[in-house]
Amino acid sequence: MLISKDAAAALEMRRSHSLATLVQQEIERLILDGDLKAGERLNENALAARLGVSRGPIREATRGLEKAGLVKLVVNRGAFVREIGLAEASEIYDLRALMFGLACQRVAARRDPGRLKILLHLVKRMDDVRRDADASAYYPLNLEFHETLIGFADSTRLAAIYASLVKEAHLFRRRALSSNVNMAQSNAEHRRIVEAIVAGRASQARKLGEAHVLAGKRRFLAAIGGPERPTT
Amino acid sequence: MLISKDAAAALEMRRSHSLATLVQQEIERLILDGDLKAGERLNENALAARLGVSRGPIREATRGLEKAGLVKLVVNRGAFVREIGLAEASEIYDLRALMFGLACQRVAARRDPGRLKILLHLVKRMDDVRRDADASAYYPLNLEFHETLIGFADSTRLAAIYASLVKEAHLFRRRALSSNVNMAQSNAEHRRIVEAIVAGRASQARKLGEAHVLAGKRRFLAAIGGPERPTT
DNA sequence: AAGGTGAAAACTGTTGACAATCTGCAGGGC
DNA sequence: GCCCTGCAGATTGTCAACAGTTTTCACCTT
Repeated sequence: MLISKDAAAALEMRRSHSLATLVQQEIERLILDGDLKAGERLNENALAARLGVSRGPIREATRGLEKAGLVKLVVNRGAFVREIGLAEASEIYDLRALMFGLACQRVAARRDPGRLKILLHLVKRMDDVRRDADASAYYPLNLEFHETLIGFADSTRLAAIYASLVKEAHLFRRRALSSNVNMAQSNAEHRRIVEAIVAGRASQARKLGEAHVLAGKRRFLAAIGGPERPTT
Repeated sequence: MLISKDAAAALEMRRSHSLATLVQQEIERLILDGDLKAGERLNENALAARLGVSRGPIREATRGLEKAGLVKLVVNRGAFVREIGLAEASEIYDLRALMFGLACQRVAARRDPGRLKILLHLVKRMDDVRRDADASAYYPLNLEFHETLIGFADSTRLAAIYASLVKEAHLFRRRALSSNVNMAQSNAEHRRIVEAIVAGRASQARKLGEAHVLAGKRRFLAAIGGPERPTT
């Protein structure tokens, strides 16, 4: 190896991510961590000083965040952190359900053996931590399962939209949604989805995938919205 | 009226659209009209000179176009007009079908009388021009019908994604797709969709809406792709 | 003649400064 | 006392210049 691994990583970082991209990721983190609260205005000068760059990259980053749905841009007034209400959160769940269902369908239509093995393995690992009632271990696995399946759909556009929706969903006022998932039921749904995929039943896989996300939506609404009627 | 209509329009233009937004629309037009060909690089200096602005707004505009999927950005090399292949075009149809289906479902679930009237009127107008075999009049009406229905779904995110997909689809190499639509069949599908909506049959409306776009996809593939097997 | 090398040109990334716009507040008119 | 007008501060929109990288091409080596 000609250069150290760290140096190579740093170079690769510089090669793929321009400064504006790094700034965007940082602001994204600030927003999702709650350091920048909903409705708050993003002061370009303050951010530039805080991140040690000029206002140019900050501006590019905020434009990117607008397209991602994290901030709202008002001409001559700047960028404001978006606040997502219950109705919008519900819509986002609906859209995510569509995307996930389509992904399941596409994966079932292709049925790549190596990929099926990976999905089965993920379900198995989730079953393991479920038996230990380890919710903190279940959450990242659950996330990985969904993202892996989306990736296996081999559609960059689908993956991009799905990622955008997931980010946007995190804007909802409270994100105490990871703790109270019913691991047993959730993973049972996972298993049925993967079984349908393995069997090549594409349209059933789609239905199950969609229903899985919509079930998550119902649990979410029940936990957060309280006395809310299902909108769909 | 205090000021002339033109002046009011100009002011409203300046109020809602910053220079970068106008530049983005102009570059968008250049791309979709084919003045900027697929794979071609966008020269910031040349565009700035051509549009009479500085490079700043050009850069912001290209970043916006990247998020819209019209160009691909490469660090230190610039922006390139994206070229869309058959597979991607097919994926975009699939996603559009999902969006349109969901929109139909939502409109059917709400059933606003005024809106239903507008949809029925559009179908009627399309039937009129269909009888005259006036394809050039049918195309914009067809577009208006779809956009109106999407708008009636009352989901900004859904509308945004749909608009983005439509724009992206226009990147496909040939867009001789407007001429050879089967107006009779297309509008028969429209009518069935609206009927399902009027009847409040939400899930049926969704199925019909989705099938309508997928039928368009099949016609498109048959006309363009030639001996292509259906991918889904 | 083919391939590699290095400098120059072209271009993008970034910065700091200037112009235009908005917000807040004080002062005057009704 | 309340509302409108106008100035001051702050902030965004735009621009032109500088720095770093990529590409091009002439030149040299083999």
